[in-house]
Amino acid sequence: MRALNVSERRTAPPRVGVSTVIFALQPPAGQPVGDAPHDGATLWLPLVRRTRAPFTGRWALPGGPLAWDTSLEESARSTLHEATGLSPRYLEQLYTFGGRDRSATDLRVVTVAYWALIALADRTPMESVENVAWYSVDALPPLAFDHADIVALARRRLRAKATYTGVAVRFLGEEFTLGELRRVHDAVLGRTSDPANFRRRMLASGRVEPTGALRRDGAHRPARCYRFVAEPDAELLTPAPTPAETTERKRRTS
Amino acid sequence: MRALNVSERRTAPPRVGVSTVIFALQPPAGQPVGDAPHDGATLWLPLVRRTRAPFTGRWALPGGPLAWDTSLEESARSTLHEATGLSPRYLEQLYTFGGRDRSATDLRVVTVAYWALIALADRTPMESVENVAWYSVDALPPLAFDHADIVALARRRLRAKATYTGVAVRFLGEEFTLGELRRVHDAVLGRTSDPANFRRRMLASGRVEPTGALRRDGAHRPARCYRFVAEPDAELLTPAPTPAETTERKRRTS
DNA sequence: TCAAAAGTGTTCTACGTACACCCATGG
DNA sequence: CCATGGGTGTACGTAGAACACTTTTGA
Repeated sequence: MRALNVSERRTAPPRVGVSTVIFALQPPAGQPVGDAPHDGATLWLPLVRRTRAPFTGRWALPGGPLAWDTSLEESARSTLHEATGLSPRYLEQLYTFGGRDRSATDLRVVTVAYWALIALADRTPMESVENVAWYSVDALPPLAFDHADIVALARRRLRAKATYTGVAVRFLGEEFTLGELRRVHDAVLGRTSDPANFRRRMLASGRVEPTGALRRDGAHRPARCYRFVAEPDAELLTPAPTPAETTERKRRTS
Repeated sequence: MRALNVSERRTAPPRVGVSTVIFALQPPAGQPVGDAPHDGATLWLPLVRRTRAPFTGRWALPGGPLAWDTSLEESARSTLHEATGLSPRYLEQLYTFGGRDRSATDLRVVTVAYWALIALADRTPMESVENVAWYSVDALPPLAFDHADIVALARRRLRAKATYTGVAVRFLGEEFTLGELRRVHDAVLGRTSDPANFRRRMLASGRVEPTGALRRDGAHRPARCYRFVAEPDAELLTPAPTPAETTERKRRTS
């Protein structure tokens, strides 16, 4: 296919891109840059430095154009793998951004955003990837395009979903203690919950079951280990967001 | 721009389409086709008969390709207007469908689906639109592409959102009684709720406030009228779906 | 023996459900 | 005067929050 000239690009049909917000509890051995907040309870994500216009040199979400022979989810998985060397423990479509002027180029791009969780245990020896760096979500650099909005929406969605499903467990390995799980939940939701009540709620939910193993890791009683059990049905009851309202909060009347 | 030949179309970058699932409580004066279920408590939506391959003659969701100078939401609104002559009382992005083979043509299309609610009161005198018919969601004809999946997902989303937000009120006019609102909720959720408890929950939620007006419409005590009040924050806490799955349930807990 | 996290038990409250019952109206 | 929905009152059950308390470990 012939390349398009400038005026053709401006009125050409919008192309499709896929970008992914990849959350982890800690940065891998790569080169983290943004300094972590002091309390340390923060999430991390990988960014890619752009090497082409527009926004050359800026950091952006891992992603790229959708190939003709690739599904949306496949595209998200493959860019995730390229950026981290890993497979996601959780992957879900987030929202599709299609504003007229978001591309800042002549060729308009509609971006289908995904969000993913990866587990600490999956931190296989990963050679640092070219042009990829990990940042704390609480100390992000300026991002290209509207990627800051995408990250903000992904954080909201993660928080929301963590409150009524067991997604947060995807940050952990196969086997975990309820203390670990509670700390993950607290990190994601930015609160601190009562260990006793958290334990009861978790067990009552039927989402975890004991493996029988014990784990001892400090000057205190060893903890029973649990494994995750498939969600009953949960994540089907999904709603949806209005990502435009990053500043606005409420409306509705007419 | 030159038209593409067959082999070029097969490997060309995917194009973007926008389709909308438009829910109403009753069909307008147009030509409803699918017979309503006997109980009558069902939702309705407009479909468009395809006039071109593929799926010529089949019914499909209102929609079309995304123009270079139109945002996704604008596109959804305009096709909604074309199909119904109305503006939506509620409009929200649903999900983006991008499977490799869903288009059934050489040129691959990624469809951004929206869902919308329109109000009875908005049923302005609408001349019937060419090639548009209204069907009960419980008696849909065979649909083109994967549009049946899209409708199914939209129904799930509507139900889910109706259980924890006030969206259902968008089916009604500016002023309504709690009995009307309850019947709408029951129709959407497919259940029957206790009038007394529904009233209390609704009032306690702060989503409605009395207008002072009364409405009398039968051999019984007149009902107070209410108007909708902006949602507190609600819809920000949005999750997301796994459209592949068709089952559903209710759940929550943490 | 002490600090710290695991784990159990108990109480209190909020909220939804079930259901009895009164109110106002048109026929 | 009665059927019908609007509207109020009340009792019960369940789930989460608060918090006291016991258990088991490493140092």
